[in-house]
Amino acid sequence: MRFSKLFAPTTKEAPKDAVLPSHIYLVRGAFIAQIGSGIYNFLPLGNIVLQKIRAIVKEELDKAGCQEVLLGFVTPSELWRESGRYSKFGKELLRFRDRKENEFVLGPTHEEAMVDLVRNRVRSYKQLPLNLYQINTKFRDEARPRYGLLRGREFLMKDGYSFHESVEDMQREYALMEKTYSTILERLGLDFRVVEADSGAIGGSGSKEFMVLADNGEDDIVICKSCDYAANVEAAVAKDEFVPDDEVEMSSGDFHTPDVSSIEDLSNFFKIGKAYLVKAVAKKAIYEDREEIVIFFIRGDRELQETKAQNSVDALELEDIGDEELEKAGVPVGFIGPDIEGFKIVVDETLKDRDNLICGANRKDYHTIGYSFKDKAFDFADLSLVQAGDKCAKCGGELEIKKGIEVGHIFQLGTKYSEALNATFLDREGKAKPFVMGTYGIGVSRLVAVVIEQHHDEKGCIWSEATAPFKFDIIISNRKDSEQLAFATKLYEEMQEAGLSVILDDRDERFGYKMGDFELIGFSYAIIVGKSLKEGEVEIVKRAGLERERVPVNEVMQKIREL
RNA sequence: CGGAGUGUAGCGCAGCCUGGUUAGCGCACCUGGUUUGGGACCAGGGGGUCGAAGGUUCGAAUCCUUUCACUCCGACCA
Repeated sequence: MRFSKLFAPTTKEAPKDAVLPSHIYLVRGAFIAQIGSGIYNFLPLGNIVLQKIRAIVKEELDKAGCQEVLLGFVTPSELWRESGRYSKFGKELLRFRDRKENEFVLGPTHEEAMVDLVRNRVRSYKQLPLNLYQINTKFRDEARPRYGLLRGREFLMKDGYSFHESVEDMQREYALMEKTYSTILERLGLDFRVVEADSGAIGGSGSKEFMVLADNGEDDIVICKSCDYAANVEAAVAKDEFVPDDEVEMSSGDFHTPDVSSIEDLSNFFKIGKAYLVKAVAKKAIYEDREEIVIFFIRGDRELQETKAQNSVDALELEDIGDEELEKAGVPVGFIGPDIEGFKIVVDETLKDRDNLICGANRKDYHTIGYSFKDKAFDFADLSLVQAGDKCAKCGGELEIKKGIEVGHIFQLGTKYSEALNATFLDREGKAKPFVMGTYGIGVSRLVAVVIEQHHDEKGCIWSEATAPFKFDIIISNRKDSEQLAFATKLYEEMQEAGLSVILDDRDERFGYKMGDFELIGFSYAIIVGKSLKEGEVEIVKRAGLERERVPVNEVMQKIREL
């Protein structure tokens, strides 16, 4: 490729609203261009990178025995009604009608479509297992697209679905996919963790996320410093080392505590550790057909983890409620205790069987001391947010919290969709059984941004070997210098013939301009053909680190082959 | 979805409050010349239905109404 012919309108200025390095450099470097909210065009450079990543994903999946298919981006709504997700998926699902008033959706994920493809075509256990995937455009009408390619509405995703005759076989495939995904991310040069995850809207019995570590990540992940335990904070558990002190003795009864309602104040007021206090958090739980106030109780030294709380009451969503609304509903704000009546209650596990506690007395300005959970029949569940410094449940080591970007998610799906869509096969006994399924996703276009999020400097992109749009960038310092032009052109042709990935910057621009583009776009190496040519040398610059090395012209080809 | 903003040349912005000939600046672009190892300089030039629709007015980028788009904070989210 000659740079003079490449459609790569790089810019010196960043888009005004871009804050993340990946967003800024991908736009400035002419990889992508926004066309609508959360919708991006890929320019030649961006498309080269995207296709390279796509190819790696495909290669590893094919190696693992998966088969690529391509499903319609537009899906009849009928299928979504059948699975019950038409109403549940919410506004993220973009719906529309055709000229005949038939309803369609733009596929945000393709469980329904894939099950439909397989049902009635795979009839016997002899045809199993089967793992089908596609790398296709997805559309999710996100409430708030942002961060460039990291959270778009339209994006390229690899989604795979496997079909099995048993849970055991599905779990075998699940493990294989974990390994395959790890290989893909390793090939892309990413620092990532496989973490235990919440299964969210997709459902199923177990799932793991692939998190690329990045300071700008939107997810909090819990990582053990001593063993391999890692989990999304939504699913993380910690070992609770708190042991109540036998010395603590409380009389029982209500105590007048005017204007003392926060945990901080209570702890000071009673001169006692927060772990002896019971914290109440009220939320509004939203269900498909109703909403209700739920009160969660956790130990005073812990925070409520909202996803866990939501799962504990099986709600679609949890919303915050204002004090005013709570009071209207009869909740004694600031003085709520577990014995409150008329509301759904869930209590954190760490409070089970505890006594000598202080909690709200369910009337204004009073707290109950000496409260005991012993022999009480509450719904207990893990509701606690794991925090940095907590101890690992697996090995007792110290846990830390890091930021991550989710690039993949694998699910042990079970029969959720095969049952809903009545997709069955005949087992060894000739009985019809629903397929046991797994589902696996990788955000391909998101990976483009993630690579940069993890690999950049103050000048621009630093693509990994596997993702660089071109490996070598031959820079002609001054193309009016006929020697430079001739040598660079000859080198370019030689390298092309040798099958190397090379671009020749033959533009009539100044040296600084071309170097700037090299650094911004992030080719792996620049080969500068300039002043030093008179001394029989060229300069090779490695993008990562920007180290320079002078190489005699007759050794250039050999040197390049070694890189 | 709640809150807050912004739409003027390809990009970044000024002008609007206080209406008045021809709508301006920087970058980018075109032509010519000089330059050529860190995003050059000089001279000349092209490019706008001022987001859209309606209204007020002798006169609207500017005031009013409606609408669309985009962005930010939050809620939410492979």
